[in-house]
Amino acid sequence: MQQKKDTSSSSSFARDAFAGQNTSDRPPLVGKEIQRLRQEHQLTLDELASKSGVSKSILSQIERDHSNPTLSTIWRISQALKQPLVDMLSSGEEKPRFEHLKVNQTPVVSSTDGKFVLKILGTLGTVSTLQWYEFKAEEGGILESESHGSGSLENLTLVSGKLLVISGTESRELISGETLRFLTDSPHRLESLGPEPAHGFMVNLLNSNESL
Amino acid sequence: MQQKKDTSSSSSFARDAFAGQNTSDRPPLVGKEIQRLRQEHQLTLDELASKSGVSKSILSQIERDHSNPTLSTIWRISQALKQPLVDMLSSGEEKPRFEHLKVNQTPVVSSTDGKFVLKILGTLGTVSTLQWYEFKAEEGGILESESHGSGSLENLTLVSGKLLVISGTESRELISGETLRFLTDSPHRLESLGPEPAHGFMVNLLNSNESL
DNA sequence: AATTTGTGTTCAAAATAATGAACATAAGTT
DNA sequence: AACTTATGTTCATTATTTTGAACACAAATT
Repeated sequence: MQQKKDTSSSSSFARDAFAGQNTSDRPPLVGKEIQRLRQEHQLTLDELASKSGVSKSILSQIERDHSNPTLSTIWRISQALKQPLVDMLSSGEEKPRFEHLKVNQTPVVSSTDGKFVLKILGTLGTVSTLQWYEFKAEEGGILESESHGSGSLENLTLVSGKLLVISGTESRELISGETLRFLTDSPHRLESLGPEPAHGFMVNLLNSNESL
Repeated sequence: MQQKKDTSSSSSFARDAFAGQNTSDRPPLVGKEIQRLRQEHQLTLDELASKSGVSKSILSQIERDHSNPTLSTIWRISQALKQPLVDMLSSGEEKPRFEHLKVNQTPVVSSTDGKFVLKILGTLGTVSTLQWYEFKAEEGGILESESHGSGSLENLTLVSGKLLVISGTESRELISGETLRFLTDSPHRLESLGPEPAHGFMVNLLNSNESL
């Protein structure tokens, strides 16, 4: 009926259940991603263990894909790493999915009244289209953008000033030092609230085939 | 330390495993969503069981949130329901249209002497890995990096200050407002020349199939 | 070098998720 | 009604995750 778990008693999960690098049909391998995040946060296994409440031994095994973590375990880890659970899982899976690249609508970087200045620092067109900018906006400066296509993502870091971000029906207020990541599959708008000019950095992923 | 699972033998998972967690933050409850999807597909537990290879009894429990499913279990269910795993999990969770990183949530890496501070603003890991940072370095601050793997690229924009970049045998001096893009397939080094602190952004494209 | 400290891995034991069969219940059929 | 059929739940058992302690190893300190 269903695949019988192989009977080799105590062998490792990775070999048994998920043998081989998955091409298409295997549960996502979260190990590497978790390890990457942990190291990025400069945490040891012990530290992450106490932060997350997950024992260090199982963390070690999960990172090496020797265990098949429980939902609650994954969740506790994602919380400790301040990473949306979903992002953690989507790293390994969702790969090829043929995606027909349409003509890229370059985001309309229109500064309405000249108060909002956007500097394009670079682009990369390899994986999906990526662009990054520095922006400066004096009080009242507004940047309105159309949708960048489904799956598009904007990552905004405010170095100084105050910024109001509206996307769809939601909005957030950013203060200096904060970062906001949000979907740009609908029109959105940035507004410098002043009094000091807003200054920041933005990384946009356009038309990604990545399901967030 | 962590919540001790209560020993009452066969009581429900929802209460046992997640009890004591603060109210707003618990693992997503996927039960209702799975049930909804199953019914939407007009499947009985038996049918979903044979389609997914997950026993019907555990399906029943999962739907009622009486069990804490394993990653592979959730995945097999999501496959049978032709639903991206990620969507299934995010249903219960609030859809993070925004992800707002507060100042103290941004991972920070600093050099041993504390003079070079690197803030990790975000990462994307699909086919290749992308990371971006903000950095601040007072005079004399040095950041030394190993090779990021062949094909890796670093894009550096200096907002203020003066920065010396050495990669391989070459070096460049950057002044405020300038951008430098260079290969990081060998050890490299950034040094703030001062007198005012260097401040800037960095976007790195790392070669993926390189295990860190 | 010897010790300590830090970090990741492995081990036996305990907790619990997953299974298949039996059970409960309701809805159709004869 | 009695009998089947369909569907979901519970039960005992098995398989596996999770845990905490012990271990191995390397890096730093004495």
